Amino acid sequence: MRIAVVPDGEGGGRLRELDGGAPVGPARHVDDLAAEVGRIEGEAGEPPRWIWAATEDVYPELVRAGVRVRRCHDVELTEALLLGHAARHGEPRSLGAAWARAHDLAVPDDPVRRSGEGTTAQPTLFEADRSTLPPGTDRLDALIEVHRGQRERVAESPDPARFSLLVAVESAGALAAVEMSHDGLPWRPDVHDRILTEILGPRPPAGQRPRVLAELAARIGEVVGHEVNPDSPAQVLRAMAWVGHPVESTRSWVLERIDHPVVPLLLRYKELARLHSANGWSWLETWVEERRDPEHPDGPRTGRFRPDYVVGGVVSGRWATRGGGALQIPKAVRGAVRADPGRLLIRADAGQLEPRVLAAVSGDRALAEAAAEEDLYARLAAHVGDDRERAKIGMLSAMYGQTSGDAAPLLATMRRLYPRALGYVDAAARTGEGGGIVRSWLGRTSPAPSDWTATIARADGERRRRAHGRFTRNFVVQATAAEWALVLLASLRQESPSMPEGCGIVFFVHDEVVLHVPEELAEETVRAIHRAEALTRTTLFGDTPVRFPLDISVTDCYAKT
DNA sequence: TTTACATGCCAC
DNA sequence: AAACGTGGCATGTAAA
Repeated sequence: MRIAVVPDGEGGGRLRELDGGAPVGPARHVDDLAAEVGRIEGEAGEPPRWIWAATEDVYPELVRAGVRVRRCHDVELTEALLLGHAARHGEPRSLGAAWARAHDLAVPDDPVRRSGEGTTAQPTLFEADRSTLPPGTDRLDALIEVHRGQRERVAESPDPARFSLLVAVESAGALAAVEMSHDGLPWRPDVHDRILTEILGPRPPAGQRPRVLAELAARIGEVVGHEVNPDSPAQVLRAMAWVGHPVESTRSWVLERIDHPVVPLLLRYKELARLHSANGWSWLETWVEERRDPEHPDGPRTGRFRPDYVVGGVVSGRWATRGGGALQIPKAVRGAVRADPGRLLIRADAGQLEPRVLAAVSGDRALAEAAAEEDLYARLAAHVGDDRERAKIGMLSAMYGQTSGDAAPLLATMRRLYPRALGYVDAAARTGEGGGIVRSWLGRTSPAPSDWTATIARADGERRRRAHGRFTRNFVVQATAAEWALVLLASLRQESPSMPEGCGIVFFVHDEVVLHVPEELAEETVRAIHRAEALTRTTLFGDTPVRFPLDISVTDCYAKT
């Protein structure tokens, strides 16, 4: 059963049941939308699929009201997938835009969503109309009409089964994203502060350098012979020339090659300055919401970091985030991620995901045989007769399109041993070099290069052609890996035991998920993760011999994994 | 003063 | 080992 739903902006909303794409029965209005959705979700039998304009606009309010849904169809995300498939990347994707296109009307721009929207604690009462429909349009009718059109477009795609799976898991990902932002990653501000103080010295007044950074800057000045601002690449360039070691840039890997006493000081400064500016005290104040656990009022201060995920925000289908840098939490501060009292963190990450994906999609028997192992690279090394590290470099080179360095002979060996796998990425690269588009396993489509004829006619045309070839080469693997992760998230939502408020999947980054669970549910949750992995593999690739082993750890602290 | 771009490093 | 794929973001610098 599908149910189209449109919030009214006052806590209520209108609903209408659908059979396939067509409405059955009348539209009806309810005063308390969350209560009604919760009631229907509680009914026995096949769960409904909720049809709505945008999960990130509709679902946060439901979650805040304590309601979770199992399935949805996100019209906006689906529209983006369909537009991409039709080589129309970047066109507006909102419900209103899709409706306008269907009616040959002027297509409105997409609304801009600011950082933090949808994750803030303040109820927004189903945020006013974000669908950009013209005034006077019946939003429910428009939603139903656009949804029906999308179903038809999916059915007309080259592989409707795969594309509709893509639509379903993209939508499930949107549900998971809202839930993760709501529950938040448990983050101890006191521990974070202790980590910073140990490394940088005590918190300085705003705008000043922490003690350790100030000392390093002073010593750099002494060694060079005059004051240098290590934060200024231009000053560092001049300083290096002044001490007799001119460099083309101040990148750390360039400086590392220079034998001069100022270099270790500069490298140390860069490392610590990065920590201070990106994840220091001001980050902590901005992004970690302090809270007291009502059940443990005398316990340690706890907090929550709530990433604001942008589902499908990367062309490859990976997620992006708005604000807070959730996808780049440095290892140095992961010790601040601590389970609440009585709870545990379960981290599951997919090892060597991309070469395994390549083995599965290409159908290369030799690579699949290696990918049936726990350590794919070790088996690869045995195949190519080299050490594990170099075998790994060779594989990554094939997927990233690296040609320089000593990867070339290794690549030749791999072309011979894994002809279908290498052929798969090589073909994608050739398509890209010709300005073409490629698709992931489920049909996510790479954006076509704009003004290709003009681009390749330019002086650096050849360089750009090859760069686009590297992009499409990587796209077919990275985008399919992102699909694997989406299916895993969807499977995990389905398989996980029900959790108390604040628990569940709390963090996701490319090939890794973190769950925050009551101690007594940890074992059951680990079993659910294994079921989800198996389900993911068969859903995507059927009876492939390729395995996707998950490294699962159960701890009280993210840094211990 | 604001804006746009360049630089550099973090993550996967 | 070298600088190759996807991003976010802070900071410095120059242009507007």
